[in-house]
Amino acid sequence: MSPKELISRLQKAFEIRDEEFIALKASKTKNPFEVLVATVLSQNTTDKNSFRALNNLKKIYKITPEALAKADVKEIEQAIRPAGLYRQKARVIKELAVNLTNGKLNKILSMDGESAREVLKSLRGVGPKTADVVLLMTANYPTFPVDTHVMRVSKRLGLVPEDANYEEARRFLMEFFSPEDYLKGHLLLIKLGRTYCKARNPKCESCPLSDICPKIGVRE
DNA sequence: TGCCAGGCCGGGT
DNA sequence: ACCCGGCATGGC
Repeated sequence: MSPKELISRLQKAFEIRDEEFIALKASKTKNPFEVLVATVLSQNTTDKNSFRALNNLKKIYKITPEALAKADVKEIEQAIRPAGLYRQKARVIKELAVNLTNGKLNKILSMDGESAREVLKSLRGVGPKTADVVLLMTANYPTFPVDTHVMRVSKRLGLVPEDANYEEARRFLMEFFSPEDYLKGHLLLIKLGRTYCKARNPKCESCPLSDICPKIGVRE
């Protein structure tokens, strides 16, 4: 199945309009630091819990490097507890804030894509997935973040080899989809993973891609 | 009720 | 270059 067809089928199945993707990206682009903080909070955490944590944090501090650089780590910890891993994340957020004052993040994001990616990954608490989300959402660099859902779903669908690691999976997905579809592809695969293609008890019977999924045995 | 959630790090091989 | 334990709350 072609990448375009895959996307249009998923988009239809989940009833998402193009404008929603556009609006989402527009809403993120203007505040990269907030995207970074939100993405750190989302690490290995459900979106509900990470939103709670971010909202708690917003009640106490402006989500800017300047405000959080002066913040008390203990206060950050208490605010973001619902996200789990909260001591690590609080320390990471504080350190990111300290290191990214004076518009440093915007400077990083204005570099060429791969350089920006490497610099982001060199920051504590920022791995490939977080770097890719920030780049995809806030920079003009089409990359394909691979989270746990994307990895699982891509392997089951046969878009990515079973034994692929992060970088390999990213490569395969970047080759399969065209750059203007990375955002859609990323979000739609996550949606598919959360809704049908779950780690446990996947709902293959009602899955919109069951007819083309090798895992369910109906062949290509 | 144990397992998973939009990971990452540090240490060990 | 991989592999693994640790980190931690909340939901099903």
